[in-house]
Amino acid sequence: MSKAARTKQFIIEKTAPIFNTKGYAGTSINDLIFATGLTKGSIYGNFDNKDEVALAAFDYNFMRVNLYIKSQMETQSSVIGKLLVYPQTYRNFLQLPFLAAGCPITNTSTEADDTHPQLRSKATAAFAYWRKTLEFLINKGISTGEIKADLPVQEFISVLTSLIQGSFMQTKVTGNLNALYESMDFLEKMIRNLRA
Amino acid sequence: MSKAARTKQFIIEKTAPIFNTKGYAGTSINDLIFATGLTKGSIYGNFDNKDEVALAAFDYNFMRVNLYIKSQMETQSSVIGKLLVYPQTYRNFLQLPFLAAGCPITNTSTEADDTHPQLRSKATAAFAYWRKTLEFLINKGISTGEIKADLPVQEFISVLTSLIQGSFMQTKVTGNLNALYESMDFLEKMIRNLRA
DNA sequence: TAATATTTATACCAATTGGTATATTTTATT
DNA sequence: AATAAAATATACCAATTGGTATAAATATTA
Repeated sequence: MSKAARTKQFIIEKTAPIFNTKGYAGTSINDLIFATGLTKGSIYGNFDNKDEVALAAFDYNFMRVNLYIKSQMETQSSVIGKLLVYPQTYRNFLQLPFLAAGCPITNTSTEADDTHPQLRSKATAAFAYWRKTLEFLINKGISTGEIKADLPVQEFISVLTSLIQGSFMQTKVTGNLNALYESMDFLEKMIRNLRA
Repeated sequence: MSKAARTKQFIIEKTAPIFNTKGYAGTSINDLIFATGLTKGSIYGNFDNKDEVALAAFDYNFMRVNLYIKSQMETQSSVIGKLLVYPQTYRNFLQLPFLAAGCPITNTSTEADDTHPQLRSKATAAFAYWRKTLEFLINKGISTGEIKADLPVQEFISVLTSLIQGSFMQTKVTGNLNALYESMDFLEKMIRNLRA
């Protein structure tokens, strides 16, 4: 790994939380300078422009959430156990540094309107990946007989996602965790109810 | 109504959709000038600064959603009928000009971080009002025997809200309405299931 | 150690931001 | 029609935005 590659990685890691907190448009070059301790010249020596840093930071943020969920799922053998990782993860989101400022997909998609099409399409792709992962998992559970065969898979995925994203937002508005806990309680009951 | 009061109202009505679309920080004075067709002098003659326009616009946006839901509820006599107004309203949000750009509370709360405390507290208050309305309605249904007495009211409100907010966001990321329809289908079933 | 790659420091750029000032013209109100 | 209120046009302000240029200093790699 060359010096340049290391610095590039360093910039991404240091700025990714800022982008997720302040938004991708709301983060200025000066924020990047402050977060990294580097100079403008060094940042522009490693990235063409601010947008490239933002896009790389989004990828990094999304990857971290994904890796965490994947690793937690590996501790579970049953499909229902793996699905329960979602409510259990988001329930404790404040303890997870890459989620504390909010889900990167959620944050990006609410912000990235038509002013930032590249970022928007990244969020769309990440979201499609999220749904595919769930679909694959549930279908596996159905084929092995663990999960009810008559489950409306797409509706279930939509509801699960709405519960996570919506409750996340509620914690942000109210400043307390009640709605998150209540929504995750409900989601856990739903998941346990999937058993054939 | 004086000329000044009329212009003030005109500015609010014309700029409220812009604030809801581009965000309260992302809307510039030039956007306000363009949206109203007025000049900077006229806007600053009626408002002290941009923040005051933003706050008034939020109030206006929230009021419009509220008035619409209230008027739809008046066409329903049963509590369950009134509750069904929520999914039915959000299902067709694209046809409702004040909702097409997204729910003002959702949009504001995701954006208004610590950089805009006044707007944030407006969103918090609006959200508390939203929950209170639901709580009052459901408790009324319980006391008249229309709704199951053992319903966990707070959890139900959290889930209903998550489903609306979360599915809204999904439509924004994916660009299609599937997740919204599926989540609202589910919510309608939940509401019909409340019957004692 | 020498050649190369990377970072720094400093200065600069044009465009945009929110906001102010003021004289003049246009509207309302009485 | 006269007075007062409101809106316009124009110019200006300091601060911040993203971005560029470059010479000098510092690391890294062969």
